[in-house]
Amino acid sequence: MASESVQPLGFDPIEEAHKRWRERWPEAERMAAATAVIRVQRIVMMASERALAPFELTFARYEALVLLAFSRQGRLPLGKMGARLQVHPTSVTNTIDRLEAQGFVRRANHPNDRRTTLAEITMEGRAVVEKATIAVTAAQFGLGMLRDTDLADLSQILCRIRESAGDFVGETPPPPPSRRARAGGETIRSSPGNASMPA
Amino acid sequence: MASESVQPLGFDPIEEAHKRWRERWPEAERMAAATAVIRVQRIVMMASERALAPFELTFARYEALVLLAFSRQGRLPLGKMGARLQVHPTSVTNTIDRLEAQGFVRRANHPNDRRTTLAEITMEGRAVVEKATIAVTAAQFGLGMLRDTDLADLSQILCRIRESAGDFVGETPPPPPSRRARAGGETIRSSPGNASMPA
DNA sequence: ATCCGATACTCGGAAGTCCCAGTACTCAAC
DNA sequence: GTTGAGTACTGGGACTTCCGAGTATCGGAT
Repeated sequence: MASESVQPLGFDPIEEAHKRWRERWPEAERMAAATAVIRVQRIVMMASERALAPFELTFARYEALVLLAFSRQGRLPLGKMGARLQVHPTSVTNTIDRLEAQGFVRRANHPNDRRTTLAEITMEGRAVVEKATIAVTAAQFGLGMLRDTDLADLSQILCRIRESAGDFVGETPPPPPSRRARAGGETIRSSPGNASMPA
Repeated sequence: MASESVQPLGFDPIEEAHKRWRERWPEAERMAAATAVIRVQRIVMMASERALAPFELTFARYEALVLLAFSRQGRLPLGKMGARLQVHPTSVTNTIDRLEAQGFVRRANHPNDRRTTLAEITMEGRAVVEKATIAVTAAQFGLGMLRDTDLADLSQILCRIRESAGDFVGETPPPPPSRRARAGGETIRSSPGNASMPA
């Protein structure tokens, strides 16, 4: 799911595209930034997956495992995992299928809601997370060249993008709670009805 | 290849993971930045592909088409495209297969090197690039919330990552040109031997 | 007590990415 | 000239991501 770069160019291909773009179209700066984001995502992914490969884990599966390891009881409803990882429900199903086949996770029924499936991390899963984490932190997620200040700047800008894209709602105090109680299921409260597991 | 977000959380899931991570593992800042890059890549992709969908183009195919449109003669060897787009050769084959099936590109033989296949943009390809570009620039690549300064900062940091990852070699004057002339095929010169198309 | 819209997950398919392993071709060295 | 290492593309497989379309279940409204 990620690999070796092809070969180093003698120039920056994105900067090159940026110049050409500017000659005829608008938004050249955003084009360049967007392209760079896409490229850097692959760099991060490549570096991380190279570190994870010995454990038979991809980044997607590793992320899911970490999420479960962080949860109080080591288990979460698949839907909640999708919300936290910001991926489509079917991606979660797929990921859990594979982790389950590897023995790192097992599916369990939700005590109160039979629609819900819980993914529960196994002992093997916890063990592999620990080992894999050592490897992936040693690889620094492919970002070893960044100093603290750049890292902070980067995270801050990306956070702004994510918030603006609607990944989460910032400190905005409850806006006029118009319609019923917001379409999406369980957003914050673990209130009545759908009790669901803790977190 | 990109879609709607699931539902807005009441908190930043990456910041949440960052806190938990810091309690037990190192490199929490890089983990957060890496995760954010991955997430933002999807945001950019989603926004762009939503804009490109009416033209039956994905971002990957659109990028390839733009590259060809920028080239002098509207055609490039597949290998060179892979180098410019920074993707694996098989991905280029795949992309060109689809673009060819859509009639936006046609394959041609290289005049001097029969190993090489050229991808040549068609009239339809040029037409669709123009229209698709209007749509995708209007969508601002999903980065409409960023001001010029943030955009510049982001690009700069990402550029540093890309260079450091070996995507290209910066202003470094030719280091001891050790081995023969660098393993990778045609890096800069379009010199003797493999003439290859212009660019 | 029943019904019907929401919710949770799964299945099948499309698209992209990569890798490994071929096949075809080039070029330089022998 | 022939041979052989290197280069260019393609085929098949694995993986992830998404979407659309089910199926089961929940819960409030009737």
